Amino acid sequence: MRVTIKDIAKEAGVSITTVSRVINNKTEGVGEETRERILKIIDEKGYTPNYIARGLVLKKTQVVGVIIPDIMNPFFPEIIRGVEDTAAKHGYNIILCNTDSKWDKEKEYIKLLIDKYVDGIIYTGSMQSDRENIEELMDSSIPFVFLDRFVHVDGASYVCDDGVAGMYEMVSYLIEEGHRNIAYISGARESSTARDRLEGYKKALIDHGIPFNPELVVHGDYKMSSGKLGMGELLKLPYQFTAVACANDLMAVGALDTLHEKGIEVPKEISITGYDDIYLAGMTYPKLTTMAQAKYSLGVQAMKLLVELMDGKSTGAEEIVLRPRLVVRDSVERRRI
Amino acid sequence: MRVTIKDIAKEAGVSITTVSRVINNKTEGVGEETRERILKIIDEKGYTPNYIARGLVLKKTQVVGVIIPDIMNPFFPEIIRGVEDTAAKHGYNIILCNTDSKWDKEKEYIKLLIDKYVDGIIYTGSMQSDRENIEELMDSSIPFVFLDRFVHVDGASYVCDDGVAGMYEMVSYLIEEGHRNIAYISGARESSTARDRLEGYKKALIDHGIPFNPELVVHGDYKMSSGKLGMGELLKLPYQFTAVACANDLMAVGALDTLHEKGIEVPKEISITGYDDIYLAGMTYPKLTTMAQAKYSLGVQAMKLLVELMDGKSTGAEEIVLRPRLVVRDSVERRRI
DNA sequence: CTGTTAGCGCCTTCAG
DNA sequence: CTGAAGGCGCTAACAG
Repeated sequence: MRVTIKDIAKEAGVSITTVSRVINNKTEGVGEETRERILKIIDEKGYTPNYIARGLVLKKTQVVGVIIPDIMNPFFPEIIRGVEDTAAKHGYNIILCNTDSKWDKEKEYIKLLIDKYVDGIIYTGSMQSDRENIEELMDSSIPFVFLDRFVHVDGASYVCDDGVAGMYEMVSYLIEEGHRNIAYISGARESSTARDRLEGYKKALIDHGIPFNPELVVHGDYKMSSGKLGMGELLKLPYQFTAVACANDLMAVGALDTLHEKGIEVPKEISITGYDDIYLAGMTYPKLTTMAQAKYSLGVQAMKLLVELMDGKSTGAEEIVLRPRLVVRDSVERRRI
Repeated sequence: MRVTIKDIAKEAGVSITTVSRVINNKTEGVGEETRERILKIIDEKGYTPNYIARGLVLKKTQVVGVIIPDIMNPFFPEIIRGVEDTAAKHGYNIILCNTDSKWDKEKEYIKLLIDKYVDGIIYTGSMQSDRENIEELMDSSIPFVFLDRFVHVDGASYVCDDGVAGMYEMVSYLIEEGHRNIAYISGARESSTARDRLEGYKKALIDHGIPFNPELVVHGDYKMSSGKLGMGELLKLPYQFTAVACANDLMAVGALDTLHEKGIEVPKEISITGYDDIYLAGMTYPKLTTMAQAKYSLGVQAMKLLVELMDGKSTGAEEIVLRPRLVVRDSVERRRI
């Protein structure tokens, strides 16, 4: 059987109240000698308080829920690591929930987490995470922060990547390297991040005096296979292009694959760029030039924000937007104009 | 405020015991009408039981702890997904803990998890996870299973990959493809999986009448950089070889990188093989021929075993060893003998 | 079929 | 400086 506060109290010949006081460092209310005696016994018996019992009265479990689409998506492990490290630093554990971006799974997990009395929730929802889920969260009065999703909900905090600025920088780089005809493989239309990046692409073009040709953009779904297909489509177009910007690395890898198959040399004939800088971007051939999202940092910031909310130090409605960083590797070749 | 069992009882004009009975589907002990009336009120008020309170009396939290080295290691996400899916299916949530294989971090997490009353633990420890940690686990009387670690502890269950058989198959394949001089990039000497795979390599050689030459094996640490370095070392050797078997995919990618740099063609001049089949294995150039560990399944099996233990349906000491599967892609070329 | 009573382990007034 | 008593929300004998 586990040692409880009662055992310690009996052993020390005091009441559990007194023991409770020393456990919780209530500076006043306990004599120095008593305190030390109790501390010694606690140490000897290896007593540590039971979080469940404590949680019941304090309504605090030191656990937060983290809801994401899928940990197998290479974009998430680093984020989760950032969250976990930060959580641990502040005395929290994380419960991981994979939803595959399914609305009903999200709903179920949110309920469960609330019932399990988590102290807070980090939520990377599906694109159309229905109002219902969000309202459930708001109603629960449990602090939460959106991660990697730009969501306008009154009083809700979020942290995400600046996709517009990021893709703008990427495409501008391509232009500076002498490219004029730049195709684009986008993410799904419903995805807010995909929309942002597409916007960055257009903007960069226009700002540099290059007309935007909608036919040069094809839509994928952020998966490798769609990049592969997308590249195939582009190749059939009656347009010339010297570079293809992809909305994420996975699709860029797919594009690379198609190019390898067709015997088209990268970057000699066509330059390719990615976005995210998942670790595999440095392992392809050629290595991918891409925009590095501050993934770990994204997780850290989200958790920090959540801690503030849980501590009541922030009242919500904070917005943190992280700028990605250009990583130049080998998939882009300079063109003479 | 959250609705509690008390609210429901009052509303229904019954005692909380009765409500508790219907919540827990105690078939007997409640009249049909009463039951329905209560059910209706529960539904209306949206009541769901508080797991913390329940946990306190039942000593059951429906949460399990999962301790791994690092979720950023591409080997783990799929495993974790298998664990989580299976856990969810059985009504459990998982608390994720990253230890970086640090002995003290593991220790801390184990303590914490015990204090938080998790119902079970899945443990992928460091190679030399000291006896102390394991004893702490055993003493706690919390069910646990080792994952991806072959550990001989009386009464402990584990599930892992058959590294000996796996690498044996890989190297045999190479031999069948006509290779006779096969170098090897191994994992760290302390790692049990690395030892197993190395053994499989030797055994395959010997069984096919090829002498084992220790100078043809270099030791890495499972990371890409060490594969890159290892390949460099091998190239300096005064020996000929037509193939290099790597103890995992990451190192194989590193080896590939060195070969690209030196302008040595793969698989034309040198064939390369990996192990694990992390998702990036299908994205390199050329695509890696490798042994696919049943990662998702590893997670599923571990969790299933844990559930059995928690349900008291198994008394421990189960051992599950999963066979990996050969995945032939493009990094090996047939040789004429 | 239903209610009463007693905790689970801990924290927190309120007395002494 | 310390202890007694009550309660967090729920389950589990034990009585009616």
